[in-house]
Amino acid sequence: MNYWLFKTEPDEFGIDDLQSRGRERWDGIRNYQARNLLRDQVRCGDQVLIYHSSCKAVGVAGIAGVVSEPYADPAQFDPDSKYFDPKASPEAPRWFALDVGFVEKFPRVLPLARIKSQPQLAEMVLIRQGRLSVQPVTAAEWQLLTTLARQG
DNA sequence: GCCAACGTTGGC
DNA sequence: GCCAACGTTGGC
Repeated sequence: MNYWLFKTEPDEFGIDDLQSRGRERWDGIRNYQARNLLRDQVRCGDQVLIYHSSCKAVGVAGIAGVVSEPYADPAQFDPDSKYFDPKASPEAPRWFALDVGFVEKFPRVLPLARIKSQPQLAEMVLIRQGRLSVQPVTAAEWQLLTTLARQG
């Protein structure tokens, strides 16, 4: 079982939306590095930190669980979708999605600034590399981060 | 809105 | 393959 961090803009879809819906497709990943992780390494049963970006309270908002294996993102085949990719075909999909289920909403969003200020978290991919919407989290990072977040 | 840090595109 | 131009992400 592996740990991940997925970024999302809560104005589009955030932890509250996931909580009310229970389960949702995580799609629209259009970055090759993120795609490769999603397709090759993320598996059903893995756990995911939900990170809110480009919003008022930037930080980790809660936890989701991966509840499907990765599959071809249907949006790439839909000409009406903003995620349509004319170079993709069902025989040769380029982009992948998976389903996530709600697990937990933290009492407060754990702010990015707080994460940066923790020496044990300063090596997170989140801090070291920007612009990656699917990224690995170590067990030690997961343990500390969730502990801090649950303290509010 | 600004801007830094990337990623992508396309001419050559 | 190089690299300039352009586009996107995302914190602040």
